[in-house]
Amino acid sequence: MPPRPKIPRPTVKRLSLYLREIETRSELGHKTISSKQLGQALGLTDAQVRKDLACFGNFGHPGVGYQTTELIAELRNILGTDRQWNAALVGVGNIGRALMSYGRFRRKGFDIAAVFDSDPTIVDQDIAGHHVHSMKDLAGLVKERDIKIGVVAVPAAHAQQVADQLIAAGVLGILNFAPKRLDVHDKVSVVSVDFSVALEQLAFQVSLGLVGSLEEG
Amino acid sequence: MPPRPKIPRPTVKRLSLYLREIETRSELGHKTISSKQLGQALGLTDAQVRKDLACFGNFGHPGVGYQTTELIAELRNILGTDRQWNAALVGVGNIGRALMSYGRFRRKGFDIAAVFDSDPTIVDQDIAGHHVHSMKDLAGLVKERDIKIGVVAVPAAHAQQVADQLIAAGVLGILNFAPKRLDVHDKVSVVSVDFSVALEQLAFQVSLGLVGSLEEG
DNA sequence: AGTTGTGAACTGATTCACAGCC
DNA sequence: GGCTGTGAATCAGTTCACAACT
Repeated sequence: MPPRPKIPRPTVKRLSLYLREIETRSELGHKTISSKQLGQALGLTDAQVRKDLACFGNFGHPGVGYQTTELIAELRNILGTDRQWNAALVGVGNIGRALMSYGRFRRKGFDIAAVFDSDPTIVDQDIAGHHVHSMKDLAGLVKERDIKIGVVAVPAAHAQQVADQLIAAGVLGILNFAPKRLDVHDKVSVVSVDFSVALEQLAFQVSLGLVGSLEEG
Repeated sequence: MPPRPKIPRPTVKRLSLYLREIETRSELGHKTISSKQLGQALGLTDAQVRKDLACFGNFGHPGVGYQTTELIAELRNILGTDRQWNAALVGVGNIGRALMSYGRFRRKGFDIAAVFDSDPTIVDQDIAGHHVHSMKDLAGLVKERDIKIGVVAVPAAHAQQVADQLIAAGVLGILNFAPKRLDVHDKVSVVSVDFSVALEQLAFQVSLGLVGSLEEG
């Protein structure tokens, strides 16, 4: 099974958008969708949509389009959201608290299986239904609860050391909310969500009177 | 004044990263920084850094590098974060509340000058030091308070209509947290922060055992 | 008719490599 | 020695255009 040719980075981002749009349409009763319809809804060309989907197999039916239920299943499988990922949240500040009560987290297959903070005044409290653990329990609980994902929601100054601890404990991926590039060894994936950059993008575009939109993750 | 050749989209994203790194180093007392140092810190080539910065002028000093204070001022000016932007926040749910107490918002020149929600049970309450206004006051307050930026933090189903109201009221840019593509007419900029996409990026990379990191905004 | 999948052409971005400067 | 700025070359991503299929 050698046919995994190449997957352009931008393609992976778009897969999420495809999935969301098709889920919406499927709920509205649509049985099929064409690359043209999908492209129009997302501001992309039909060729782009077809190229992206063709990276992973021939899901389309010439003359018909793509079957929504079939494509949803394929995309979930490709993206890995049909599996369940246990996650450790580190940092119970603004962002951490918002994430704890954020429904979509769980809906995408991520389960916050443990919460940590270094502030002794909140360690051992229960916040939004989660017990806050001390940082020194991190390694133990990550292994015990089969946690594969770390969520870094601490200030920039501590982000790297928290990431190091998570990786040492065995996580395979990190979702980083700190405004700081994380240096990680190979085999660990990092996705960063950076508000500062988003804000500055917007300031730049607005102050230049720039046209056009920019998807930001 | 024709010398505004072209600005690659990815360049704009990186400018934010440059600014952050240089600010950090400047605070540590560094007077200059070379493209090589900057690139190394951010995982980029030195040529990339120079090309990006050269889009906006010749800030560098051959043999020396870039002066930190000078470059910080230039970058802030380019990005527009040396100006002040009044923003309207729409939606006082999880994300909205987190944004209200999020310091970086203000530090990047964004001032939440008015907060709105459609839920009558929270309209007219004070939350995190902000009075929550009814949606029907939106147009009036946006004009009255010279608001140029709208922040959409409502469910996907209402995002487009909220964006339409903001634009009708006169905002020039929208920061969108709803998992939904916003259709906007020209002259209005949109930057979207999409957690679903970030989560799925991570699930994809981890389940593929993929190497490498991905900056996500 | 309508639609997919894909090689070819094109556009855009990154890297290379070096002239010019300190 | 070190460094910037930039044209040229390379690489990546997108769009085009059409054969194949329903």
